[in-house]
Amino acid sequence: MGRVSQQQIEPTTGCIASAMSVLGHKWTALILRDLLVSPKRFCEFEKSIDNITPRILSQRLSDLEEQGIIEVSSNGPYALTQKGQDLMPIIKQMANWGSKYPTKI
Amino acid sequence: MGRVSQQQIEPTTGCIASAMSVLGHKWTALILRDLLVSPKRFCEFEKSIDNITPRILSQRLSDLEEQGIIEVSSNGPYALTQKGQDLMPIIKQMANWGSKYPTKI
DNA sequence: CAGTATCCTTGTTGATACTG
DNA sequence: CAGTATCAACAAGGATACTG
Repeated sequence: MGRVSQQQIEPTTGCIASAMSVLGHKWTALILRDLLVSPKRFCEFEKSIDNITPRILSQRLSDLEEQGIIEVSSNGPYALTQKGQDLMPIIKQMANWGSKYPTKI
Repeated sequence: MGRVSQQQIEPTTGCIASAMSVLGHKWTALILRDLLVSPKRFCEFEKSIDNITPRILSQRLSDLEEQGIIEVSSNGPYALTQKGQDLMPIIKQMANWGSKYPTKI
């Protein structure tokens, strides 16, 4: 049932859901954007991401670590794993689309 | 301040936020996936997207129409606009990543 | 510096029933 | 078929204060 092309886009419903479970939080894309440049410490995120509260930042960082997107040395900075780096094409496409169709506020 | 490459990825913070304001809802990616195949009617979504309630479906459809992602003829089916079709690369990248790193449930 | 603890507000979703 | 109305439940986010 259903067209084949649909299967090609989303073989199992979970694929997109999987990406969304990582990217579907308010500040995650911004955190990842920072990490694509270089590893960062807690206070560096606080400086570069305006208006994020320590509670939320901590929450996002924990989630991302649990999901294997980032890793942190004993008390070192946070860095992307390979899995995290592989998110880059998505982020770039989103930035692409977003700059073509900015939300007018 | 900051590295140049960061600017290249996300020139203005709003770019990614813009994409997320469209894709950041639970069922949106699935609705769009269906529309990438061909225009669909309300009941067709209800059949192909398991467990979505009419209220949520209606809400998503309205949002997407307001955002100019989809359009609907007088009482015809819903179809993607150009703006909506331009989301395809994002969806494909998400599906890509998601199939490489499926969420184990 | 690097977070954690509380508490509160809101957005989003879900269930169910109903209408033109 | 194509939705809307109502209400309840929950998750996410925000504000603020505090600690090792």
